[in-house]
Amino acid sequence: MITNHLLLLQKKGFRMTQARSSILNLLENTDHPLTATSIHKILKRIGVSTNITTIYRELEFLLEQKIIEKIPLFDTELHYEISGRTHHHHLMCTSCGSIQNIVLQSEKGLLEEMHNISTYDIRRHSLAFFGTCPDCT
Amino acid sequence: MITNHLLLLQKKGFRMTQARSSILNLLENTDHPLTATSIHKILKRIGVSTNITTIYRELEFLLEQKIIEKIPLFDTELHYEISGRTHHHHLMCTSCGSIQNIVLQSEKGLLEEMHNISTYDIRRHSLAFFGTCPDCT
DNA sequence: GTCCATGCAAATATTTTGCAGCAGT
DNA sequence: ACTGCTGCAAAATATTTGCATGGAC
Repeated sequence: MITNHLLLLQKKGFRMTQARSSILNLLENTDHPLTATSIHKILKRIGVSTNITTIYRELEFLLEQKIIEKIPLFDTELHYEISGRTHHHHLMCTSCGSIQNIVLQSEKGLLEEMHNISTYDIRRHSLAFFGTCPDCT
Repeated sequence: MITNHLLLLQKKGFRMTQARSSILNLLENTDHPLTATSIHKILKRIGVSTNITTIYRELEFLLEQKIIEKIPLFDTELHYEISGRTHHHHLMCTSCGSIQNIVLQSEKGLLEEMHNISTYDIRRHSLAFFGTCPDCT
């Protein structure tokens, strides 16, 4: 499947390779953040043999291109997801490790307050909730 | 310096060692999260020779005892800080890597909304802002 | 003396880098 | 053919574990 992101990259002179398109395709069709390892495993399962090094390199490349974003959660491993989606946050089950995206309406006041009290040039924020999911209770 | 945390641990039958008291003391007197490596370096600088393994083990121990908390930021390394402080969040400079604690008044609505839309048993949340600090601008 | 805590070495996990060869354009 | 991309191996970094010794009580 050829996505807009892929076409954009191609227009910029980058190549459309199997690794790139399958990693991008996977991230685009997944509704929660993935780690390098999980991407590797999923691709292997669906028959795409890609070296883990390539995954790391591709993730770094996609980060540079601002096509994906890094999500820090409570593991050592970093998670990644497609950027430019509806602004959202994360909800992680501390028992099974599953992660869910959530959209909140009420964060406006928070951002305003933040801009009022800080002299930083704030570019982004991350918000995550942790608890136990219904299945693990 | 002998802190309340240390006395509490002692009461529970754990020992008051130099590594434990200096790590605890450092975390208690630092107003931003630290990594295992940074703790190691600071202790070395002030003349406390402690193996990095001990630091990791002590951090794990203090986590179990709920005396400290794990803070996930955008690095690979995990940060830690004393728990039970005034509820606060973090502001990180993406240029120099410095981290500042911040207290916000306006997050109540956010938490209410979260509890309304989710069936998870939510126990905690983390909120971090990223941008450029005045010194790095 | 007991048993928790520590150091050292080594294992494991995560991420990065060098280099030669492969492949998209 | 050009040059970006990939695989493999190895390095670098972060974290964990085994075991014998040391130290707090």
